[in-house]
Amino acid sequence: MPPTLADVAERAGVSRQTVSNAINNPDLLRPQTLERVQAAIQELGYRPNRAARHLRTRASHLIGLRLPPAQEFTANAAMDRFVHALVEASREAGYHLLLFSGGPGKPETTAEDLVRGYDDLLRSTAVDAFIVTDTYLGNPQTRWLSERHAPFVAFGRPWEDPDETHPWVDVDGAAGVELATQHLLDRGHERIAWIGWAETSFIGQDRRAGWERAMAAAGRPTDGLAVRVADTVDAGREAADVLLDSVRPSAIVCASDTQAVGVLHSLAARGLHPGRDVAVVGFDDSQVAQVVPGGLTSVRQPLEQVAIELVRALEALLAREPYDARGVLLVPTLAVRGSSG
Amino acid sequence: MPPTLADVAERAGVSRQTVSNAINNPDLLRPQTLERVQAAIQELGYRPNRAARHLRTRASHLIGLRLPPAQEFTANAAMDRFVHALVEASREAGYHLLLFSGGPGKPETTAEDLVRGYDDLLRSTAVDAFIVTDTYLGNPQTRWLSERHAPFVAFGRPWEDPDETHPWVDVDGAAGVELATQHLLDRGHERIAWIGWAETSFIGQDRRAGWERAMAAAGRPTDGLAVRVADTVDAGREAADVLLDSVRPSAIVCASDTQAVGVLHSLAARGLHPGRDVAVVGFDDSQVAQVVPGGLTSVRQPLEQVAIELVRALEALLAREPYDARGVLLVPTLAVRGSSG
DNA sequence: GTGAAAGCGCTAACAT
DNA sequence: ATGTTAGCGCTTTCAC
Repeated sequence: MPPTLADVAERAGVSRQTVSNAINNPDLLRPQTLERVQAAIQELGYRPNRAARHLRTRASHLIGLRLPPAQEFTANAAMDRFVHALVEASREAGYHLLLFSGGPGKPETTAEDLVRGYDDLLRSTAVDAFIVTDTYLGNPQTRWLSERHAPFVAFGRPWEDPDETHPWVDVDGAAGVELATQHLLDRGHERIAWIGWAETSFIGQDRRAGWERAMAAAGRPTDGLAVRVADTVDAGREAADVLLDSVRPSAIVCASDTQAVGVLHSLAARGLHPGRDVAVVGFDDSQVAQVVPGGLTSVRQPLEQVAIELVRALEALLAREPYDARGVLLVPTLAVRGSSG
Repeated sequence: MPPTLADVAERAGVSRQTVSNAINNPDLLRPQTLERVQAAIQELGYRPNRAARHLRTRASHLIGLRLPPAQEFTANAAMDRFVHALVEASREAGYHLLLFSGGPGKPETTAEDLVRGYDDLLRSTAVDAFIVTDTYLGNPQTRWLSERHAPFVAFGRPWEDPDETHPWVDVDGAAGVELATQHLLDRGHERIAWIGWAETSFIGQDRRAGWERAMAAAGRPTDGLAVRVADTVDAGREAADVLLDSVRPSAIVCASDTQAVGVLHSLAARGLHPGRDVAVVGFDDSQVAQVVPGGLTSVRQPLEQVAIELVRALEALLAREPYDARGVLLVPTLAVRGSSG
């Protein structure tokens, strides 16, 4: 049974309140007393009981994070790195991460299932705030949380609803793809194709805009060079097949590593060599991009920085500090590997 | 501000304790009263305050999990799938996962750093128990927790110390590799090489034993066919180079997908075709194995089942139920892809 | 079957 | 600068 405030107080020869002050308002104590109390804390290995502190202060020092199901048969592995970065950033701010999942195990059925995890934690005052990760099209999480005045910050811009007033942190996908496209232009490529997602995807449109921007700046036409397909390996492969059989690009930029891997499949089937015959660039710097034979050049999101900014925003939010920067946009980098030369 | 027991009691026209009973001991109430209370709970959207309940019952319904740093430039991605499986399994048992990290950010320096996260959570009674994931050589976590009588279950056998009495769940790596080797034997391979880890790794030795077992059962010699190297892509590539230049195996089984990808590198550099010229099998069924062009045959750990068993053991432990099965050993499966024919 | 009283460990407000 | 009092929301005796 861990020691309590009373145990420390007795040992130090002071009252419980003085021990509490020694922890939360050390400047209130006379140095001599403070030292004595700290010695007692040290000797007993005392740590404040979190439940009691939580009950009293109404702060759990817990941040809720919904963990979306791990996607297999894709190269979308950003979550792993992100969660770890978040654990680190939270720890430095004195917070822990509380994980929960969406609906009843299987695929996210209704919007209610998706929101149930948030609702439970909110009503039971289990967490101080949430970090929301999927802000893409049709996701009701942010609006639902806003309506309920639940404290949260989002990884991802409020694409659908620019009037949303919650703090957010995002990565500038357009800038990342522009970087990738410029990299290919610099290497002498002229016909650079784009494989992206459906038009309804804001993130997909954003990333595509980077390609368009770089191509326009270089005075290169883009007609027939863009395809919109699903975010799967097979879709990427099929899209590459179509492009290679028609417009014959010398380089292909993709909205994701998953699609880029599909392109690698297509090249392999044709006996073409990535980087030598056709350059390929992906997005997310997944483990797959890092270790696939030859290496896949990819846009890397600064997830560690994203985590730090998210926690910073959260601290400001919970402290009700004026947080002027409503949104923070971070710039990705490019990890250059064999697939681009 | 969420409603409290008192609010529900007032609305239902009963006392607070009756509401508490309605939640925790429904059979104590007369059906009519119970119904009225439940209606009030429903109408108010009442959820017990977790901090208060925790303080009173000394049960946080939180499970602590240390998240080891995500390894980049490897194919070791089992953690992602495992954490998600654990969140699901915990949820069904009424628990949430609390994430923490090891030392002060950077590489795990001392053993004390590693243990500090556990210590903090334990002393502050933040979690009811831990799930420990790295039980490999030289890891002090389990012994430290045992000494402190901290409730925990381990994913991984107590290799070093078979006298350890904590519950554990593990995957039979030897059986998995045996499965893989048998699969290759069935396809007509005779010279099947092994690329594994250092002799000091219990897990590595276990997996290797599966290869030895299958080879012995088939009456195949193994001389010169085994290599011990680090768990990196480069080490796997170099080991494959050595093997292909010497004993010329027709198939290579690896202790990890990371090493197996290294083998793929070696084959690619030699213009050899995985599966046609040389068969390759990895371990972990990582995203890399799943999407790499051609596909990498790999041993797949039943992580969802592992998570379920871990939580089951934890429940028994916390309920002080007699949990006779000290350890549970689960059998992996083989995901067959192009690299093995 | 239901209600009254006590207390988990802590901190905020006040008194000294 | 330190001690006293009260109460956060819940469950656990123990009366009735």
